[in-house]
Amino acid sequence: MAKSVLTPQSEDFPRWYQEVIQKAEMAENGPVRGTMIIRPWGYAIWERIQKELDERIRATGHKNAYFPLFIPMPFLEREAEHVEGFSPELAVVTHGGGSELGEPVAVRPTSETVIGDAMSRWIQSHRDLPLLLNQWANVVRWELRPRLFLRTSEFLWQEGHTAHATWEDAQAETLRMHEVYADLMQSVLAIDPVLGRKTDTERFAGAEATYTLEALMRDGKALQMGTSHNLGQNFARAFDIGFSTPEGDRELCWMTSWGVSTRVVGALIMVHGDDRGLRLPPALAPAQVVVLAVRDETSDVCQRVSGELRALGLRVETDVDTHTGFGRRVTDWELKGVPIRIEIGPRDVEEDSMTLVRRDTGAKESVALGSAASVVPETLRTIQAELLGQATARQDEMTTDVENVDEIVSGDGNGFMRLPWVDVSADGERRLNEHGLSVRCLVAPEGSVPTTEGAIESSLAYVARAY
RNA sequence: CGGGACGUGGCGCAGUUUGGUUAGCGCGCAGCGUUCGGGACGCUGAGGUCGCGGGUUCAAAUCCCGCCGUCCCGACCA
Repeated sequence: MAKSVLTPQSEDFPRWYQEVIQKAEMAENGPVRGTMIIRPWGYAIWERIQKELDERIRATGHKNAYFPLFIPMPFLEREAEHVEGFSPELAVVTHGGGSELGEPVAVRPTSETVIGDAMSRWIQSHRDLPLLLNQWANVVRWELRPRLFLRTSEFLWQEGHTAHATWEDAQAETLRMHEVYADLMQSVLAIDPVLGRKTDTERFAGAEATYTLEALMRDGKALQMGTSHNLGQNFARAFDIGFSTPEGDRELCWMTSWGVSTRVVGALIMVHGDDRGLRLPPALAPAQVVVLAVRDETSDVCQRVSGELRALGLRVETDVDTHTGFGRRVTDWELKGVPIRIEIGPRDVEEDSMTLVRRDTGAKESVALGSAASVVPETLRTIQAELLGQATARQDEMTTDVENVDEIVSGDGNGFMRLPWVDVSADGERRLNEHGLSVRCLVAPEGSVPTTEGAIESSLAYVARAY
């Protein structure tokens, strides 16, 4: 057994996290504090997420567009709660073209305001509704304590913005996208987050209701993986986004917004990663299989097997860099989390076989050279399913029911602690915050998302330490 | 902004307390050879304004002053 490449998770989880990002060549710090250089391997993972999510966003009838990075300050100020929520982390440009600007402009922390301004012109009639837009963009929220992927001053995301004729339509949209996110997490990222509603203290600045997806990382801390907001008429009022009804009355639109960011890459690392590195779900992995030549003389066979697998539509890397030691290459691919490694050496070729190794379990088996096309896809499906199964089981194990806030505050603060929301309330929430804990979300007793006052009253609070 | 450190080849560090040869070490990098089924090894080699500016001194990475920058800990967020 070779000595471990990474600091074990059990020894120092934050250090493990940093090391795995560095050694898997995913990302590094940019020259300005809080910025991130996303390296090809990390970016390829993000692009996979983008592709999967973009397809789902289009499939639900949304169109992509692009709005400016710079936002006039007065825009942000129009919605009182919105500006208050974002002003501490706002980056403001004061100079341009060599001189001080008369009107400073903000670098977007999110785009509700610019998009709202445009929508107010684009929407005139009920026939213009619903208006379903999405944009892929970078945003800036100045961070004092940055962490790669989890919290950076600039990050990449997708933000959806929609306008509807009724509250019911907006609510349906909010919940629909919440579900789209859940599907992405489960079927692609192999993570099964808790779907719930944010308390008023954690609600998005300017929203009427915020719905969230919260997952537990391996160290027992929670991470918000996505949010979907019902904005009510708050922004419609601030930006005068109205429409004429069929009856000829003028009414304000009901709006939503929803987003998923590069932060989910952090979740992926911390949910599935182990002491050997990343473990990527096949649906997401930029390379699902790496075919590795043990010796130079087996390179041709490797190329052939890779070709067969690519013909099936699989993403395949071929590693015939025999100049580098075998062990070294094995370790590197494990760090990068490629789900299946196929090793082909002289011994395999002699027996007309190859060695197939699963990254998730480490299990090795010798299979016939000709069977790649049948064995590999099957194994990829198995890995995808088992990663989700493991992650879900671990999260369940780390979720405990508790009696009251005292019990939480006196405990070790690990995992989700669940109790009736009425037993927490605003006062209990403050106490939790003082102890570095927070109510991550509220879930209705039957497991659904609470949408009414009554459902909130009877809901369960999920409490955890959070990233 | 308050508290604690740190700045020396690409990266990680030693050397600074007590000034004194040619500023070392590990990793990485280049060449050659032997290796190759779980981070290989040997030999050879390249690579340094010791954060910046000033001062003290025969002599400064080392002492003094100033500046700059970075990291860690305390009030927000996807």
